[in-house]
Amino acid sequence: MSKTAAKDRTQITMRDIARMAGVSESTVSRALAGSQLVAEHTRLRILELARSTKYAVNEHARNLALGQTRTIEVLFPIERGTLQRVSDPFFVDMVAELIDALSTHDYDVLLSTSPPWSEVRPGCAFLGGRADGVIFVGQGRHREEIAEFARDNRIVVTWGAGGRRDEGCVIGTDNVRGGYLAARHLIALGRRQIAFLGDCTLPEIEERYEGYCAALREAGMEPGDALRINAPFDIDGARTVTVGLDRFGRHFDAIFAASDMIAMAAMANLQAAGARIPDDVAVVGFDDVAMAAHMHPALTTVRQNIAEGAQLMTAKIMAMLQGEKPKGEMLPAKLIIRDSCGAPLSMRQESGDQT
Amino acid sequence: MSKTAAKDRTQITMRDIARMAGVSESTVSRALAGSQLVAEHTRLRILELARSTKYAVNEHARNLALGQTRTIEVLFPIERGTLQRVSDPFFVDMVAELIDALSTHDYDVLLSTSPPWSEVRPGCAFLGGRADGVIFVGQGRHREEIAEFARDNRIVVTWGAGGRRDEGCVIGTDNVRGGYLAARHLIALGRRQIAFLGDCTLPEIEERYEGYCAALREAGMEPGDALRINAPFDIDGARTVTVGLDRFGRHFDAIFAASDMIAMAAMANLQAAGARIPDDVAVVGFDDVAMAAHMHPALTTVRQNIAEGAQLMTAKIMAMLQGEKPKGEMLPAKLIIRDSCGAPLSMRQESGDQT
DNA sequence: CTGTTAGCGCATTCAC
DNA sequence: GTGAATGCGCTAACAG
Repeated sequence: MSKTAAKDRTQITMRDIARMAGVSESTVSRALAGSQLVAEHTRLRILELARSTKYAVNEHARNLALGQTRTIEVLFPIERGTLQRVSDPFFVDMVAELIDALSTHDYDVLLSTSPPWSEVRPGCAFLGGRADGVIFVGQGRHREEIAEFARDNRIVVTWGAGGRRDEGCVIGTDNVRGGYLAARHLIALGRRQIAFLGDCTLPEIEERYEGYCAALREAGMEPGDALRINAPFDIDGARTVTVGLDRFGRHFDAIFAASDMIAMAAMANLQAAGARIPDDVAVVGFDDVAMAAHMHPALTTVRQNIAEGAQLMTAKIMAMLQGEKPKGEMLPAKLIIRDSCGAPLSMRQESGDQT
Repeated sequence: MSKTAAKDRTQITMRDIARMAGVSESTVSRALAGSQLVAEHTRLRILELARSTKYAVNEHARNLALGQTRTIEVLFPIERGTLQRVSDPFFVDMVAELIDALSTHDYDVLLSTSPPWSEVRPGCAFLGGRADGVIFVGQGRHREEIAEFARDNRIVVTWGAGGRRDEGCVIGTDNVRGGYLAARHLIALGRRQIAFLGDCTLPEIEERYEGYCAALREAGMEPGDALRINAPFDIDGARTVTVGLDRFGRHFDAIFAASDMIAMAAMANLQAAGARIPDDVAVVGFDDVAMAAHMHPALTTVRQNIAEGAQLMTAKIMAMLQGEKPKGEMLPAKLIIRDSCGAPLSMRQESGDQT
C-alpha cells in the first residue's frame, strides 16, 4: 500500500494522448516540441488535447532520452545538524536572483544543503545526473573540498573568495577591496580604534579582514587581535557581538562589521549600552541588504551587487555547458555612505548612493 | 558543438562497472541497493569499484524505472519580472528548515518561483513528473489559483492563511490569534491609537489585521482606515512606511507591524524622526526573526515557529505520499515580550521568552 | 508530413 | 546468488 501509492498516480502519458489524437507518439512529441515537421491542424489538435487533459511530459523520461537535465544544483553552506542558521537576507536575494537568472535559460534549481563529499549513502550523494552543474553559494568552511570538487567536475561555479590557487571558477565581490574601502573611509573620518567584527575562518570574511588590515597599515597603524572580534554568522552571532563589546568596553571608536546583519546587531547593542552612533562609535557594514538603508542611523556599508553576481555565475555555468572553460571573476565592491559612519554630506555625493 | 557538449559527458554507467566487476547489471543494481540477494564479497567488490570510479546512479533512469522522484517542489511567492524582492530572513529560515526536514526523508528540493499556472510553454510548466509533490511557501496574491491547484493535484501543501474553504492542506501560524495577541497586549499597556502596518491584500496579513481588529473591538474601539498603513513586503516597503508615518504624524501611540522587517524599518524611521520607542510609540512585530532580539530596543513580536512549521508540512506531504488525506493545521502564535512595547518586567515572566 | 524502430540507464520480474 | 529479459516515458534517427 505504502509502496504503491506513489506509483499508482496513473500519470497520463504521451501514448495516451497519441491514441486520443489518433496519431503516433512521435507526432505528439514533435507537436509538443514545436517542431515544424508537423501539420498545423494536427499540432493544434494535440496541443488542445494536452491542455484539456492537463498532460505534462515526464521530465525524467525526457531528460533520460536527451541526456541532459536542464537543472542546476545550488548548494547552501549551511551546516546540517548544527543549529547554525544563516538567516541572512543576503541568501534569499542571492537564491532568488539565481533562480531568476537560471530560469531565463530554462534551467531549474535543485536546492541542497548537503555537499557531495558528505557521502552518507554509497552512491546516492550528488550529481547523479540530476543536475548539469553545481553552484556553491559561499564556501563556508569547505574551501578545500569545493576546490577539489571543482577540479574533478567540469561544471562547477562557486561564489566566494577569489581563487588565488586552482579553485575552478570562483565569482565573488572584491572582498579585499571592500574591506579596504570600509576601513580607509573610517580612518579618513578620523577614527583610530577600528574594531573588526567577523569570523575570519570563513574565506570571504578573511579577505575583508585583509583589506581592513591593508588600510590600517597604509595609515601607519598595526591591526591587532585586540580589535578583532569573532562574530559568527549563525544565530548566536549577535550575542557574541555583545560579549565582544562588553569585553572591550569603549576601547574603539569605530566598527567595521563583516556583514550588515552583524552590523545591525552591533548597532543595537551599542545603542542599548548608551553609545551614540556615529558620534561615539562609527559603524560600517558589508552587503547592503535592503534593510541597511532603513536602519537608524542608516547604515554605511559596502555593497555587493547580488543580481549581477547571480547573472555572472549563471553566464559562467552556461559557458561551461557549452564546453568552454571560463575563468573566475571579481565584482567591484562599492562603498555606500550613509549615516552610521558620521561622514559629512560632502563625501556622499562622490559615493553616488542611489538610495 | 553546443548541442553535443551536454551529452558528451560520457557518464560512467552501471553497465561499465558491471563489466569491470565481471557481473551483470542486475547484480550491480542489487549491490548498490543494498539487497540481501547478493554475496557479501561481490557486493563489497562492486561498492569499492563504484567508489573508485566515482560512479553515481543516474537518478533520471532510476526514477523513471521506479516511478517516483524523491523530490518535492518548493514554490516561492516571488513575482518574477517585477522588482519585488522579499529579502526576508523568514524565507531563508523556512527554506532551510524545509530542506532539512525533507532531506531527512531522503527527498530533494526543487526550488522555483514560477507557479504552474503561468504556462509560458505548452506542456513544460510544472509537475512534469519531476517532483512527487509541491509546497507553496506562502500564498502571495494567488490564493485562489493555489487552492484550485491543490484541488486538482493530490500532493500539495501550502503555507499560509488557514483554509476556511476547500483549499487543500494549508499549514500556517494562527495569524488571527497572533494579531489579536499583539493588539491586545498594546491595549493592555494603555495604548489607544494603534496603527497597523501591512499589506492586507496578502492572506496572511489580512488575518493578522483581522485579529488586530478583534482585539480593538473587544476593547470598545473601532478600527479605522486612518490607522491602517499599507506597507508591502517588497523592497519599497520600508519607504512606504516612512510615507505612512509622515502622513499620520504622531496620531498614533503604537504600531503593530505585520512582519519584523517592517517593524524594524518603522522603528528606524520613527527614531530618525525623533520619536522615542517605546515611550512615544510602542512597537510589536510578527515573525520573531533572529535579528528581532538584537534590535534596539529589542523587538516585541509574535513568534512563528518556523522549524515546527517546516516539519509539519513535511509530515503532511509524506502522509499524502502514503495515500492519506491529511487536513490543514494551525500552529499556535506566541507573543514574545521584549522592550519595544514598553511592557513592565512583570509581564515578561508570563510570556516565557527564552531569549 | 507521419509512423516505425531503437535506445537513454536502471529496477525488477522471472528463470537458472 | 546471479543473469536474461522486459519496461519506465520519451526523443531521435530512419524510412516511408
